[in-house]
Amino acid sequence: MLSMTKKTGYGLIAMIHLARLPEKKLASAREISDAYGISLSLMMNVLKKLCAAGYVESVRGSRGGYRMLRPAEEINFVGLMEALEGPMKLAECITRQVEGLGSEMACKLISQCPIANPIHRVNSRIREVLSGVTLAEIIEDTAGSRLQSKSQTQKA
Amino acid sequence: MLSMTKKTGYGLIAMIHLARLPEKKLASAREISDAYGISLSLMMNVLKKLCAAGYVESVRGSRGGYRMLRPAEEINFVGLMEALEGPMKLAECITRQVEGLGSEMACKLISQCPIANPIHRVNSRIREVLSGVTLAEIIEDTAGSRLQSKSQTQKA
DNA sequence: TTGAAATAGTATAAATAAGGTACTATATAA
DNA sequence: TTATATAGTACCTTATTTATACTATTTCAA
Repeated sequence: MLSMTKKTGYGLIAMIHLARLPEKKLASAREISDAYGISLSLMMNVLKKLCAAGYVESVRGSRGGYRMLRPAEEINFVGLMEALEGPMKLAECITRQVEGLGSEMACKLISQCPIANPIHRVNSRIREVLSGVTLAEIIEDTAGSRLQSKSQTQKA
Repeated sequence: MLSMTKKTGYGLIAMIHLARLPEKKLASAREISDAYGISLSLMMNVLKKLCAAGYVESVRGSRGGYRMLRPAEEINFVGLMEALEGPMKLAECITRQVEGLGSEMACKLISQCPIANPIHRVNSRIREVLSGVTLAEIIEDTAGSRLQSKSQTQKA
């Protein structure tokens, strides 16, 4: 309840890793998964989604991998999370509030449900908070502002 | 993901219903479940938890039911939610931050996990928001500040 | 004193979501 | 042409959520 899935956690780790790379440099799914002890398949799935959502760019083939497409300042928590888990909603009755434009909703119970309005408001407030948290801030906030990965030595 | 369970929804509805009753008046689980078309067993389970958590008081036996124990102004969203669903945590690595006293955590991966700190901060911010939402506010915000229940007519 | 209505406590089943793995296809560098 | 890498899915397992059921106890009232 009210928790993010591990996918988002893996996605954050991947994004942090990529954001720290020198400009234009690639990191492969294996590299990242090895560095933090995350299953390769999982990390691959996450990176595929991040790519599809336009957060990263992929280069296929040997020596391929992923690189960031946007600056960390322009990436926020809720966007990343939604790219990996689908639209965030506090309850079923909230669907199309993604644009933050107010009171659009698609709850079948709208005329009966006594808590639709308040739930909607709370949802908006949470979105506000999460959209204010940028990847850049998150990186600032990681221990020592430097990642301590299992093996910083990459085989390449 | 990042959503509350239906239990919380039912709990909110029950609390709103009870809060609207005249002082000292009781409402039974059946009354409430009938009024909003919620399964009786479910509503009973929710009310049992609310009672155990000290939000409401129960009177057993025929003509029994539940009544509020605290004013709606002193009840907040996150407290209610946690009474019904257990401690709120954005990720596994967050456990004892309930008191809002900062950086206590019990993550086994604390020395390795690169996102423990930022996740912790985001969790705190969400808690702040949710603890600022009172039941009184929620009631204010329900359509027309008056509940439109299926049957306002109670058989008692 | 008996029966109906209510809560208390717990157990369990069913449905849904999350977490994780595997497979086939395609691209690229050496 | 082979090894390495991503692309796209499909699938299985586990955990959580949702819902129901059962037994016991309490209380009012006929």
